[in-house]
Amino acid sequence: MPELPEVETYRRIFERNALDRVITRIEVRDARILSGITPRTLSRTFVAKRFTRARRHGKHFFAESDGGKSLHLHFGMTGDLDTTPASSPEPRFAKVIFTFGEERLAFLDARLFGFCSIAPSLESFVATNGLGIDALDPRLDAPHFARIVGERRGALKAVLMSQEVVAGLGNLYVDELLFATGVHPAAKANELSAKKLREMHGAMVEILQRVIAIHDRGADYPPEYLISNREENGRCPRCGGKLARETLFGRTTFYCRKHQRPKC
DNA sequence: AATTCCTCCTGATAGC
DNA sequence: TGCTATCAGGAGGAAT
Repeated sequence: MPELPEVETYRRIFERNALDRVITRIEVRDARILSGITPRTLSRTFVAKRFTRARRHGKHFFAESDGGKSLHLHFGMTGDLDTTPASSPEPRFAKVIFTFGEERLAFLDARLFGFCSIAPSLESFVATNGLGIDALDPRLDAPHFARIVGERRGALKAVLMSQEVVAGLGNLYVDELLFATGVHPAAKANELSAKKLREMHGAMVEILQRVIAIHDRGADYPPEYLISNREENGRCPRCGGKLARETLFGRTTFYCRKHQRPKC
């Protein structure tokens, strides 16, 4: 499920394959993927234009065009990008297809939890929708993180999942982060020590950047990551104990009862 | 402010 | 082999 590292990977794919090329055609295969626009609007806005810059905020992707408007994609849970020549068979689950002469970029989404839309700009969308600072924004340093997370009274899992506090983390990497820092998912954010919160910031940046690099190389997750052991009867990569698997705050949550404590 | 529940949607998987 | 039931989950909205 695309969280910040995956969307960053899509951004890079888009950058390499779809920038500075004249958009010759846009085809919508399933209009339910569109949010607030029609296929006609999409074509009128972008055909004969070029995408000039690919950006990301949290899990949201924006491609600026030389027409002024930005393409806005959200990948939901099964969103994906495919770049194959326009002459090759259309990929499975293609919902919107951008053609640049002989080249093609397809926005795929098997389950339609993602969407394709048009935004005036990344900044306007972020402001209008109350998204928090991006998890990898250089302005988000440890004290800043400790302040905005530590003032929340909710459970850490819920607070970290909330895109209004910090944008970009989802179910998998929140679990990974809590595992890495030894914090129980239900621990209250405002009850963590400032020290632990600062440590959590460091771990968050480390995990996100490392996963982006892993995706870039096409590598596997490290075996010591929780995510590599995220399965029924999975074992804690630190102590070998059986991992807990519970639904917490509406999400399947894996954690180690031994290492992850409510009070830190 | 926080939390819980519900809905959207359908491929993959498990069970029979 | 083939059918069916269940699960997964980001985000937004309603209700509490």
